[in-house]
Amino acid sequence: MALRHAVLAALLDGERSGYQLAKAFDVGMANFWHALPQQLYAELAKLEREGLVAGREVVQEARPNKRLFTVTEAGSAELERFAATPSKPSFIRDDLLVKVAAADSVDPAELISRLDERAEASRAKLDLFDGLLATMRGDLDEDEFLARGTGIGPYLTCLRGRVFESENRDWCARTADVLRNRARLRSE
Amino acid sequence: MALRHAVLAALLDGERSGYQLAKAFDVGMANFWHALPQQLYAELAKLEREGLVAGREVVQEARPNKRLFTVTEAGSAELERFAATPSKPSFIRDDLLVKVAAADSVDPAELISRLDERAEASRAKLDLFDGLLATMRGDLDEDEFLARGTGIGPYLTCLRGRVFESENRDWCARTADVLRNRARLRSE
DNA sequence: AAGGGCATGTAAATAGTTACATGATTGA
DNA sequence: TCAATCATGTAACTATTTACATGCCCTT
Repeated sequence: MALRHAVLAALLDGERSGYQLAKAFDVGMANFWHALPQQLYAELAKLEREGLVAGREVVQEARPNKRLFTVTEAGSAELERFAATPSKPSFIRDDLLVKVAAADSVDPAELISRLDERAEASRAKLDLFDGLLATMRGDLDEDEFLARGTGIGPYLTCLRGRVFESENRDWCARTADVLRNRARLRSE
Repeated sequence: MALRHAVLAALLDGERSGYQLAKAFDVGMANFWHALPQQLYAELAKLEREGLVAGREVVQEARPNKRLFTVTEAGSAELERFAATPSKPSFIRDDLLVKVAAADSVDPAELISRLDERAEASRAKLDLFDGLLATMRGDLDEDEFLARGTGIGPYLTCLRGRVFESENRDWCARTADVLRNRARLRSE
């Protein structure tokens, strides 16, 4: 049950609307937790009922009104409690890996296409992360920022996401090469 | 809806019981899909009703009887169709990353403990993967096996899992260092 | 005039986790 | 004798995804 904690963590940066959270859970946060808008609106409502976040209505003219949420004292305490809890082992849950696991019985040409698509997507995400990291760092270099900067939590998780995507890209390229090479050998 | 496909892929190696699958989904397969025994028994029953796998009863003396499942023609076709489908982007879903995202508001000592625990677990899993890979390879070296061996699907996914755990271990160590360093700076 | 962004949800279906249930055999 | 391994499930609950719904403003 960690979506609630992911929402609380995302709210530490400052107050956010459900809509803003939905975007955060589609880029930065999405490295380690993904959620659709519906789920976030539902979770915010539940957290508010339980007193872990507090919402305030902001009336707007040119746009629909919105509600901005902040973590309460009780919310901070809950995060603290959660951080002291042992973590379950993590795992990748990936369609593409399921397909590669079936490599011996499935059309290699299709598999290679999927791998190329994913490599491309990973490259794009890498660029996105590099941009996010540079923004968070400001004018400090990385060591300086990590030693004395503020808001290192999101920076550290983004670093994990960056490496993950970089390994994704490399593995896809290497795996596609292996499959292409086997296809070549078979046709000789 | 990829558990069904993960089960089909796991069954390509040869016939397996629900119990054997449960073990596979706790080690090898677990790099990219995790499932509890209950889920597997339920999924096997559903796949059998749909004709994608076929089960046969094996009567045993010293142990309870079991049912061994094989992929049918229809099952192979379904896997083939699935492999041709575009893959959703993958992501890590990790409690520990949620905790680190909250690093700025949470007790660093607790975080460091969680990171050390995870680094240790990753080291153990790395050893496990190295063993699995060596077994799959047999006496061939890696390049030879990847070029001409049989059953490379599971090998390739295991390679992905190996790198993932290795990056997990490194990131945990580096992140714990960053947190320890900041604690030291603050206390000076 | 069409498409995208802002902003919030409800309802239904599928997937995954937790708790419970049973019972024999084998090795420490 | 205690714990682990083999072997299979049911029931209840929680989490996630998919489909649907609304409506205004701004830019192209």
